[in-house]
Amino acid sequence: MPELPEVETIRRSLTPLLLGKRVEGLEVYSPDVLIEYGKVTVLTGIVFALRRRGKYLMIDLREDKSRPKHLSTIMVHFRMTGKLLYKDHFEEAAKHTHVRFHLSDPLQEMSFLDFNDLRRFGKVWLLPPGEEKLDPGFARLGPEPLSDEWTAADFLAQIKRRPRSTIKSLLLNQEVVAGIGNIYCDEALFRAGIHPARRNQTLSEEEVLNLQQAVREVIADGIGHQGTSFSDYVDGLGNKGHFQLQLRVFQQEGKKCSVCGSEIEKIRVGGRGTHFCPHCQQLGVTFLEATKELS
DNA sequence: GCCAGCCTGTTG
DNA sequence: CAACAGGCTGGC
Repeated sequence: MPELPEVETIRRSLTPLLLGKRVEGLEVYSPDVLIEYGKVTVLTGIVFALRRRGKYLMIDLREDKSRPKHLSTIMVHFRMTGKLLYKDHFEEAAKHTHVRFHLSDPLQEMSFLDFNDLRRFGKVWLLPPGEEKLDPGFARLGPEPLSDEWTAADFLAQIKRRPRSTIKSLLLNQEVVAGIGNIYCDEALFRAGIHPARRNQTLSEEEVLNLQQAVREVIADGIGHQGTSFSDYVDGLGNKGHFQLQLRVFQQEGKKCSVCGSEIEKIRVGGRGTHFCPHCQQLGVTFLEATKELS
């Protein structure tokens, strides 16, 4: 399930392979996976940049060097099981490959970029330049967690705006901060010592600031370890990440907490599987709230 | 604000 | 064979 660190790893792995290559066209095996906005009828052009925003990856195309006009953008969201795989020689499209881009290079034989997605939740968009926001999900994205735009004041305001929702649901909301999924959410809450089912209004300012720092650290660590491959995530060359070795709570239920030795538990919060240490992450509801929950 | 549903392979 | 996995949308 590519989250921000996995998409960033895919971006970094594909960049040296794709820059300067010409996209000659595409084959679409599953039309429902491809979304076209605006007038991108003929998709050709030279790759000049790969960008990431939240969990979205963008591949920017321009015309040739003599005509440096930005032509269009290929945008991808991997959702649960999406993969973008580079092939330096022809091979039959694998099962669950929904879109294949044909790439050419004057010094090399034909190569391919396959969008493969077992569960078909992912999407590929063909967009005019600068029109990522045509996708409503992209348009609503909050700040990048590692950027200066995600300020303490901004995070505190978002917390205040949703007093009764749980902190877990808030962190997973892409409008609050972009790119966090279930893995890094649970890991950040553990590092901050905050129970995932805590109501936002019960968090102190200090806890909120600690949590923001924990999110930044866990996202940066995830990128540093080339993402998490506990099931089927791989980068653009099929390489696995290593962050699964650093996980403290995610999918660690029944194991001992690395800090206190208690057994890690798995519960459901907001309909999502949620992992935490019952000793390091206490609910700590106020008396007032506890009475409300009982009535 | 919650959660079913999308989809398919894996697990119990 | 049903339950489960998780990101996001949309219907309540």
